[in-house]
Parts: sequence; structure tokens; C-alpha cells
Amino acid sequence: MTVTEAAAERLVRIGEVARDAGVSVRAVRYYEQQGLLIAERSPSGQRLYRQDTVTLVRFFQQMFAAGLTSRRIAELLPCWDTGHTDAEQRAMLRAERDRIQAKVDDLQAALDRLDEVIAITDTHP
Amino acid sequence: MTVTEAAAERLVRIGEVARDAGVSVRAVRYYEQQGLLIAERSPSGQRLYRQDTVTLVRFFQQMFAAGLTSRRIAELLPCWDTGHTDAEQRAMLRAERDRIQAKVDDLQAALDRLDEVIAITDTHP
DNA sequence: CTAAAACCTGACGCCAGCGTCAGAGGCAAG
DNA sequence: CTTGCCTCTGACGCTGGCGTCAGGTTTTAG
Repeated sequence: MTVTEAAAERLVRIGEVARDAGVSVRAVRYYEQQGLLIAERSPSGQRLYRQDTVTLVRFFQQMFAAGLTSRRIAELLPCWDTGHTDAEQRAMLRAERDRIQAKVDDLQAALDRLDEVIAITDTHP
Repeated sequence: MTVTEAAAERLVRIGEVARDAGVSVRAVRYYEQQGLLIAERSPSGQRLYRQDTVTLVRFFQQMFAAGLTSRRIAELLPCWDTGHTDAEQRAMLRAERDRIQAKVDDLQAALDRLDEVIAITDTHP
């Protein structure tokens, strides 16, 4: 392995990123459009991503599942990247955390409700 | 209190239902349109609801929060009302339950991720 | 060399749970 | 009576995360 080989990042195209992350190509393009991803371009204009982009996309999916919007995630990215935050960002992080926690509690309550219904319908066949 | 007074249901108009349940008037009309609520009508055409409608609307909100669609809720209503279900409905109930449980797990994972980020940003001020 | 597969840029479509505006009627109080 | 709030029926708008089609270029496999 030469120095230049070690220095050169291995870049992958959009299809590989999408497949490895388990999302559609369209989704990846969308993330870029929303400022969540930045891609280099090949001379012919094709997007080239660093391989750890897959990890990032999986992170996005997780945040989407938690109800964060792409805008919020974009605001969070600096924290994630640099590990450096100002007071406002930290407040936002905690706010999102609390929102998710509240959502978990809501879901748990809904779950309990459904379990009640299930219990009733099982004893009343 | 006379017999007729005891027998007569107290009916409320849409505004009261909405306010007591903490939703908009528009939302209540929407629920009716989706077959979740049935209203009597006054001679002039105004909707009249039984007072326990408020409970029902709160239940809807809980289910919406859990990610159920109004269609699903409409399919669940017979179980809820009569306490009587066929096999298909019981299967649906369990499927929804499992879906919600999975969602709770996802959210918990996202929460843990965010907590990691928060921990890092707190130690890296 | 050629055909298939992958990629590109728009741009419109979709769903669900409402928000919101328009225009008109009902209803208790002063 | 009229003022002011509540209600009615449409009907269009919005948001977000993509799906999907159109029409063209590029890369890759054989």
C-alpha cells in the first residue's frame, strides 16, 4: 500500500450508499438536497460519497423515525461532526431528547390501551 | 330528577367536544367524515354529540400518536364498542400492538443515540 | 462495440391529518 | 333589532419524506 493509496479516500457512488444503508437512491439525493449530505462529483457529474456516509444515512433514518425533521437534523449535524456546540445547540439537543421521551411515553400509554382492548376481546370471544 | 330527564342523554355541540378533548372543531368534523364519530343533528343541522364523545376523541388522539390511521381506528371501533371480535380483528389488534412496540424500541434507540451525542457535547464544551 | 445497468436533472404525485378561507345560517343577550 | 359568537358546507392548502415518470448521459459487462 502506497502513501497515496492510504491518503486517498475510497469513494462510492450513490447506489452503493443507498443499498448499504437500506434506503432508496432517491432518498440519498433528497438528503443532499436538504443539506444533510455533501457529495463530491466525478468529472462527469456523478456523486461520490465517502464510505462512512452509510453510517450517517443510518443515523438520519433513526432520527427520522424519532420524528425529527431534516431541518432539525441539519441543525444537529455540526454537533455531531465537530463534537462542539454552543448553548443554543445544546438546548435544542435536550429539547429533542425530551420530545422523544414524551413520545415514548405516549406510545407506551397507547400500547397499554391496546393491550387492555386485547385482553377484553380475548376474554370475550 | 324525573324519569325523562334521567333517560334523556345530554347532548353537546361540536365546540364543547373540541374544547374538552383539546382538539380543533375541524378535527372533530374530520373524524366524523372518516367514520370515527356519528352525530345526531339538531333541527337546524348542527351536530349534537353524546358527552362521552370526548373520551372517544381522546382515544383517537392516542391512537394517532401511536401511528394508527383513521382507517385502522375505524376498523378497531367495533372491538372497542362491542368488546366482540372475530379472528381477523384480533390479529389486527396484535399486529398494531407489535408495530407500536417496535416503534417504541426504535425511539428508545434514537434516544440513546441522542444521549450519546449530548454526553459528548457536554464533555467537549 | 453494444446493450444493460447505473446515474443525472427536473418536476409532478402522494398521503394523512388537519388549517384555513369563503359565504351563509343559527341563537342567546342587551 | 342587532351584535357577536357558534355552526354549517364545500373546497383548496400545507407539510415531509420520499415515489415515480421523462428524457438524457455514463459506466460497466460481455
